[in-house]
Amino acid sequence: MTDPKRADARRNRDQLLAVARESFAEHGTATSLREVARRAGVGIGTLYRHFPTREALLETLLSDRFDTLRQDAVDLAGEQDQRTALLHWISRVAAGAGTYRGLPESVRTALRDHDSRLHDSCDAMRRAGGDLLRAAQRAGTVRADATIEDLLAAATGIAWASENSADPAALTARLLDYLMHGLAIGDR
Amino acid sequence: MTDPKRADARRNRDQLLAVARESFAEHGTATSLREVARRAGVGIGTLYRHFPTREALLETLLSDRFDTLRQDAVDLAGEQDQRTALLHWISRVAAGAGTYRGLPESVRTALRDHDSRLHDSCDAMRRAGGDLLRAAQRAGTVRADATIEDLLAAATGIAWASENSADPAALTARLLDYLMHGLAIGDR
DNA sequence: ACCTGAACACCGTTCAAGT
DNA sequence: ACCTGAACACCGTTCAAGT
Repeated sequence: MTDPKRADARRNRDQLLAVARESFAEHGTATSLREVARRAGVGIGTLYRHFPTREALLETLLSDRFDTLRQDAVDLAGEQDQRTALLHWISRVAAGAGTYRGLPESVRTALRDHDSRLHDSCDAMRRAGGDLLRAAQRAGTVRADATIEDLLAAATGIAWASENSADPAALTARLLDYLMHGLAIGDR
Repeated sequence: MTDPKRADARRNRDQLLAVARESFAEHGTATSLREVARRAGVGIGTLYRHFPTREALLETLLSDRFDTLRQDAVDLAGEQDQRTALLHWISRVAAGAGTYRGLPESVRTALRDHDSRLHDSCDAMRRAGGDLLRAAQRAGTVRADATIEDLLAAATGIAWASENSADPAALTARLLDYLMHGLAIGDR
């Protein structure tokens, strides 16, 4: 599925992904798959052959995102101010989840569903984020009772709350600010 | 639309509302309207005659909710501890928005859409909640830069984040706790 | 090895025909 | 004044027939 052998199949797959990316961006994750196939110039059956579910299509488009976020967490672990590092990371998670309309919903599912094909990269990201959180907790600047699961749920919820708002980025920033104040210990 | 004159029409309307309430509770707000009509024992056209859109049906089922929340805010305004009063109120908003799967989405829309038929009761609720917020801000126990719009967005987002989780009420409670810590000034 | 599109089972919504 | 359900235009998904 990941790497078709025939050249025409590879072309179809690439074309489908390109069109899907555009369609998701334009109409959100609920965009018509028939329409995607049409615009990609392939039969609907071809779409289903390459991507058996809508989630599979989305997963392929987003597979590198979780890896990037994991790497971000690792990089940020070197920062002086652990709490700020955590804030930066959570902001990126929220921004990533807000890329497409409907995407927060998919991310919420991926985070919970152990059978998701994204589960591995999702889990790796969660672990790296957890390390970041624990570092800040050890430094005594973030509440000890906070969990990475709660933080990811909050970030996803913030991305969702900002969907379709007048100024999504601004609303996300304000809600993240509340969240981080809520997590903070000490100077504020 | 609100009060049909013929007895059979009133019966149909009541029956549709009863079935819709069940269906929304069981399958979420995206439940099949055809199925609702079928289970109510009426033609699909009858459903559309009484409720021209899915939102109209939902609005009728929820119209008293916003009024109740408004009244809650008025009642809570008498409390000693203004911050706790605000917390209680926001908790009720979140709980209300989490009643059905998909409801947070409708509430998000209603809060933003000035053309919604719920807009008036929605606005009344917002104003009452705003009074509660400002009282706490005047008391100096809640951040002065917080807005009622942000709080409602946060509460709706928390309800959404808790949908389908293992223990929705517990997750909602934890996220509300972060939010309220984030809003708090002074002792924590 | 892969593509195609008809076929099936569903939708939401409208509207002419009824009572 | 209200009800009905066929009709229309869409879906997602599967699968037999092709190349």
